[in-house]
Amino acid sequence: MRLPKEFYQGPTLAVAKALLGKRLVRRFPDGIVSGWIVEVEAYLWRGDKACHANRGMTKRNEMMFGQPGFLYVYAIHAKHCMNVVTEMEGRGAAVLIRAVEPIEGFERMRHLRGVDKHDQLTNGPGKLCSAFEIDRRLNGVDLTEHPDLWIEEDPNILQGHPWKIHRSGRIGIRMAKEKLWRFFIDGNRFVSGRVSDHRIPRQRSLLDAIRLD
DNA sequence: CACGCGATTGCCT
DNA sequence: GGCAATCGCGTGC
Repeated sequence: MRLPKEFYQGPTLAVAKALLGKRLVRRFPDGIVSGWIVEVEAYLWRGDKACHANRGMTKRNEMMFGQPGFLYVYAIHAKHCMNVVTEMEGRGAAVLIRAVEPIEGFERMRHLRGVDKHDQLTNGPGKLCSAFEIDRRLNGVDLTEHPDLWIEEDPNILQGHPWKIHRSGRIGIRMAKEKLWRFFIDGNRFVSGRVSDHRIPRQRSLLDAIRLD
């Protein structure tokens, strides 16, 4: 149940929150890697000094101005970050995927990341791109059509949200730190950031939440 | 064409 | 909590 283009056409803040609990899927010739999205940040097309699109189109950010549901991948500090374009073509708004909870493909993730600790596989924007082998080659692909990369509704999670969404300032930026446009599943083990940034300990997983249902 | 930095990560104290 | 590594891109000369 891949998310359709209409899903991404909503207001960026609403799309950001709605992406929590959705399933990011990457297909390889010999297997699948997937994970539930547990942390995102919204970057708005107007009034957002931290948004890459804020100063107009450049070679780096041109995909941000593409159609909703397209992927915007860029490199920062020699690592990759993945965003999904929102709203409408020409605007330059997107949601950064900051963390996922691994579902399938643990062994491949460990190999691609070069680490063994399960909690460290996908708890950050650069880490999850490594674990899913997402790099600039995928910049500009259509997540609503691409055969090997998409975001889908998880039927196990569809009935109500068995978790609490928390919001905070965005991480790692200089500009517009006061905007509370980071959203994450409260207490999830795979959310990024330092212990002191969190209201409650990160010890739960979505797997637990689903079992409770 | 040189320079500086960042929506990061991992190692150090 | 601090800080260095790392590199593609934006900016300005």
